Amino acid sequence: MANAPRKAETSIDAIAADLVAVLVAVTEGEPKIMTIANAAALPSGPFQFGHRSLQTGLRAWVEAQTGHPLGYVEQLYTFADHGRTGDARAPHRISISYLGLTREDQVREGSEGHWSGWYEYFPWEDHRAGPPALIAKIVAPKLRGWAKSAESTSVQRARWQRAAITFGLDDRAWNEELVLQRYELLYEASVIPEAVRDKPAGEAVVPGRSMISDHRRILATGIARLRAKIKYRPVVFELMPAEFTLLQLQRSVEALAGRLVHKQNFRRLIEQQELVEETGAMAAETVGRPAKLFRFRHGIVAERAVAGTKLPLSRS
Amino acid sequence: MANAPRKAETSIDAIAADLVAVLVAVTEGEPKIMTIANAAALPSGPFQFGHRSLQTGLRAWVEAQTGHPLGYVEQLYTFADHGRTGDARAPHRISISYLGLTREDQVREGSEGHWSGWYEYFPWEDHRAGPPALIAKIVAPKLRGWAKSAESTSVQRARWQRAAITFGLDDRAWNEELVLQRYELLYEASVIPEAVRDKPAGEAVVPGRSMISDHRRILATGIARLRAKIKYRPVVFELMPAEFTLLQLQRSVEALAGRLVHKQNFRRLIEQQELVEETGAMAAETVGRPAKLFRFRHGIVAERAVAGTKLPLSRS
DNA sequence: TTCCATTATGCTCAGGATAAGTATAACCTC
DNA sequence: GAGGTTATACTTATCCTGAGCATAATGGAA
Repeated sequence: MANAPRKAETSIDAIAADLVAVLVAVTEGEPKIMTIANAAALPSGPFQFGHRSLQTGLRAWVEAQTGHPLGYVEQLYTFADHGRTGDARAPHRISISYLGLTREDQVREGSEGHWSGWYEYFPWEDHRAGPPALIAKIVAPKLRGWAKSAESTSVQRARWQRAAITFGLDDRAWNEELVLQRYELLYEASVIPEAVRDKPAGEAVVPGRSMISDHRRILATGIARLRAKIKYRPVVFELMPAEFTLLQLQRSVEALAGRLVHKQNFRRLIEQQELVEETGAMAAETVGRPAKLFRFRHGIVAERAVAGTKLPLSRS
Repeated sequence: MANAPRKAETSIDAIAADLVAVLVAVTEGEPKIMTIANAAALPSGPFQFGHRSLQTGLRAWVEAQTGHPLGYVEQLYTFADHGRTGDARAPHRISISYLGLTREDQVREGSEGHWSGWYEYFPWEDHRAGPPALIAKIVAPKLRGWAKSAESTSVQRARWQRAAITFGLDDRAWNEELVLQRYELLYEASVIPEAVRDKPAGEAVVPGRSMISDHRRILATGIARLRAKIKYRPVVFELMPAEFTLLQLQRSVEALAGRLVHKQNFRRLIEQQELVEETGAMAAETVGRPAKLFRFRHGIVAERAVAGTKLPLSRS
């Protein structure tokens, strides 16, 4: 390949780009994602001439398909779905994915949009009530089988080590951020429908709703990013109503992280960081002692140098 | 906009995609980036039909243009350079950027590639010898002027607050990760050449070499990502030779972070994390007491659950 | 009314991690 | 052997974190 010009003059290598949205909300302690096509796809559409930017294109598609306006948005990842779709000779099509955070509001009637619980797609990711039974009962045995099916013993060991690390087996700690790694592992082990869609062999056995194309993979990317981000950026508040109790805030964090946190320590961290302020009002219609209502201090983000939200999600 | 089909059948919205590489090396305590076109551009080229994936396309371009093979690679960001280039009606062109880490080796003779120190492009980012004089002498006054030029006093205050936070003015702490925010701020304030390239007004005054198109912005993104990542992932070792002393390792980290770290604490952290092991040999040809040579323990990455590298870069 | 379940909130305490400094060792050049 | 330079071992004070105890409000059941 000779020294090529830095920019192709008028590129003959035209491709198509899709914009895909992982739109997240948390309602009553359950994380939801916006889906279309009977909960089998994420909102998405091609990047078109008319779009002034990638984000405006994305917003247009999401609003058209779901009737839901897009609030906070950040880019996730760009990939050419290729080996995945199989047709190696087809013109290139790349997907540019985004993570969006909102509140679950009224979805326009008659629209295709639908909020789905994200743990329907990843039942092994919810550890709020301890490790889900299906990990020990289904996932681990299947991964053990996959490891054993390798030729050499060194590959067998490497496979099982990888499985144990990502799924917290053999007394290893569960790491809630490895969402994508776990999905990729299940894909490679051919124990989810997406993996056997192309290759005819194998049988999908691990429970969990799948999606078209790469969408469940994109969703895994979004969840992983969000679980990592809530630990050092105050993004949870994008998912909260204007006023909330500290327990509601905690439940939202736990819903996203898929694990429980120590209540008193959680409150201490939130309060000492001055991320919230009391509204003066109290929560109504609750069981137990009424809680103070808080609101997010938007000012703090500007005041501090990119305020870090610490959450007690490090160890344990 | 009616409910559109989820995937355009055969998209008429063809676009072109460029692959851009921020290829980093550290030599003798100085961070370098691979450049072409007389150090005014990053290696890049269009994503073509022949490329099997985005990464293979990138590797092909970098090797063709610089003769340097690509090692560790991770995706940075995808954007449509648009408002930036001005031609709002031109067909869409998106850039997909990557961060690559290697060692500075022999660049093939006659190739266009050249290693440039990255602080030539961002002289305000090197705080290893304290805050650079040009911040107080040039950057701060210019940003003050930009803030004052706003209409309302509230905007004036907001502008100056932003400047103070990103550049650590008014006794605020310097945050080395805000590389992109600082660049964006200088761009908005029209005090760098890129900003006045389109708009004829203004005069570029802040020192620092600029690049074609969005390339300096992409470089800022890469530096920011790397500065963030060395704190929690063992990526520094991608930049080190097979054997190194702890001081060399420290100097590399400091070069990337643009700030000094406490020597004894640095060693303690590195050693207690078992990221390195002694080779048994000692460093030759040095001043002072000879240091032990270490090598990176590749095994540790697999052993631990995505081993976190802690570095003493948090406070201070 | 009392007791209990439930949630809110204040406080303590031990262990670990971190920043920063002191002290000593090993090598070189002059 | 004095002085510069780097390596390496300890010490200390502080802060952070995880974990638990205790008490305060509230509503409903006994």
